[in-house]
This record gives sequence, C-alpha cells and structure tokens, in this order.
Amino acid sequence: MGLFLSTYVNKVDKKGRVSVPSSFRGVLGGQTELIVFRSLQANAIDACSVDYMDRLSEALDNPNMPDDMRDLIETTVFGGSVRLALDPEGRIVLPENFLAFAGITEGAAFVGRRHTFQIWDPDALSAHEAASRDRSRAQNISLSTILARTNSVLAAGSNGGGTQ
Amino acid sequence: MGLFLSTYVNKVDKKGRVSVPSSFRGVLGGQTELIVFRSLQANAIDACSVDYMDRLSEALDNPNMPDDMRDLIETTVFGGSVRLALDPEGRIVLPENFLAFAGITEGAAFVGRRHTFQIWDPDALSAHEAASRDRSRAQNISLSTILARTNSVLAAGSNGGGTQ
DNA sequence: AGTCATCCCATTGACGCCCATAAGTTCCCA
DNA sequence: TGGGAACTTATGGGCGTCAATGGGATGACT
Repeated sequence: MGLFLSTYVNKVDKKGRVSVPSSFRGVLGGQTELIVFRSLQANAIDACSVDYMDRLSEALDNPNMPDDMRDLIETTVFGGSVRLALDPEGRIVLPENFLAFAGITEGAAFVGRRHTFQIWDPDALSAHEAASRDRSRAQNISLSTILARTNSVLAAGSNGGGTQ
Repeated sequence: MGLFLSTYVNKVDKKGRVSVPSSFRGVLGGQTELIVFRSLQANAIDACSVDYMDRLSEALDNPNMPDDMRDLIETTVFGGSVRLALDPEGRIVLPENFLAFAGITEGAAFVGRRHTFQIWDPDALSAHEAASRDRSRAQNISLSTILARTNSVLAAGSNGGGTQ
C-alpha cells in the first residue's frame, strides 16, 4: 500500500458529494484533507495528498528550476488548487467550476497514477483510454518492450544502474 | 519455479470468480494480490505480480524517461490497471468491463508468458493460436532458429550482455 | 428566518471469508 | 501390482462485514 492504483467509478449525489475510493483513502493514511487542481494535460482533475504538494513546493525552490517553469506551475497548480476535506464517510465535494472543467455530471472515475490520482468524467476517460491504447498499439508498446526500453534508458542514464 | 508457463482453462462461476491455476499461484509466491489490465496487442487481459509492476513504477521515476512515454504508460498501464486480491481459494473476480473487452463469459484460459500471463476467452485463444501457428510456419520459425538468432545478437552486443 | 454546509444515521449491495463437495492425483501398503 | 487412503485443486453456495450511497438533522453564518 502506498501508491494510487486502479480505476474506480463512483456516483455524484444531489449534494455534489463523491466517495473517494476506500483504497485511495488508505494511501492517504489518516489524512482527512487532499489537494485538487485542474490537470495541465487533460480535461480532468488532478488530486494528491498535502504531503505530496509540500514536496512539489520544495522542488520548486530548487535554484535549477527554470524560472518560466516555476512561474507556470505556481500559477496553474498552486494558484488553482483547492484544499478539500473528506467527510466522515470519506466523501468530498468538488468545486462547481472543477466539475464543469472535467465535464463531470453524475459519475466520477478515480484513476490511480501512483503518487497522485485523477478524477474524470467516465465517458471522457473511456475516450482518452481508447486513444492512448491506439497510440500504444501504433508504437508497438507492450509490457516487455517497456521494460526492455526502460532498461536501456536506465543504462543510458548511467549512474546507478537501477532496477536489476 | 518462477515463470508462468502452460495454458489452463477454468470456469467463471455465477459470482464472476475464476480460479487462478495453482502453478501460477506458486509463481506468485505468497502474494495474495496481482495486477490486471487490458492487453495492448490483443483482446485479452494481461496479468502480472505487484512486484513486476513495482519495477515498472521505479523505472518511470527515472528522469531519463521521455515525458510522452511516461504519460502514455501511466494512462494505459497504471491508469487502466486493477489490483485484484485472491480469495482464500485462489480465485479472482475480474471487472465487468475487462470481461467484456476479452469476450469472456463462462470460461477463462490462463496463458503463461514467462514473467506475466494472459487471460483469454478460450475460443478467441484458439483462433489466435491458429493464426500464430500459421504465421510461424509461413516465416519458417522454429525454436532452433530463434536460438541461433539469439546467439548472434548476443555476439554482436558483445560487452556486458544486457537483458536477462 | 433562510440558506448552506457539515455531520449522523439507515439501507443496500458488493465483496471477502468460511465451509462443503467433487474429481483427480499421488503415495503408501498390502 | 492393485487397491485404497490422503491430499490437492477446482468449483459451488451461504453468510457476515464493509464500503458506497441516500436521506435527514443540526448548527453556523447571512
């Protein structure tokens, strides 16, 4: 336990509440709060723990970070992020404009992305997945090719030598 | 013991449960969880151990991984993957949409693929096997040609020797 | 007073866990 | 060498627990 994984589809009730999947709540540990912001890459909502955001913040303080990138992230991520509290049943209420941004109405798909997770409209997610699948197929990507490629990438990166 | 081998066909009961072949459970060691996702190449379900997925995850954290590839893998593999628990009898319950994707109804064929395995609809698998067999025959592929080819590749690669 | 947000409680439906059965295999012993 | 016992494995069903969901109550702020 420790990574956001799997996809879960939950309902949005009349009050705008959605249950965060139990396993995701487990990843959050005892945390009753999480951070959400509009994804930079897609019409979806990104979510992460407060801890993760803190670490991101530290990374931004790194002097090697290009100024334009720092500025971009500060405005879009930190500026546009919202801190949400889980209710006693583990539900959150997403801001109206976030729902509109992601096109979420009655269902919400929680997609684990290891250290963070995304919240999609289920239909939009299906479409996105289909597109990604086509792209992977076109590039002939499979688990073994990924691992093989990964190893060569790691080898090229020299230093450690990574995953044996 | 250590590689997923052979093919087994098991039944899907009314609750949607399927027994994972005993020998596959042996490969998993004591693990009570495994990862499944829709195959990129065929209408089948790919499955692997959590460990195997962890290796991928670590590799993705490497800064040398191209961003587009990382994103592609995160959505297709991690986003589309589901973590399944084995019940005390060694059975799993596949998600509804996965079953539909693979066309599985009452039977499930488990096909060992060394480090991972696939789950097929038995009929679809038969068709696929027949096609593969024809292809091999047409290209005159046999175990000995593969071995011969591998040796030349290894010779050419000289130095370290890489993937194993 | 009304509206909104938060919390508490109730329901239901799925999932995990337990047991039972049956078929096939291996091993032991006569 | 043949029979039988014991074990493993696949399969089926019943039951309890927990998560997801929905409705209602309570309190705060306007």
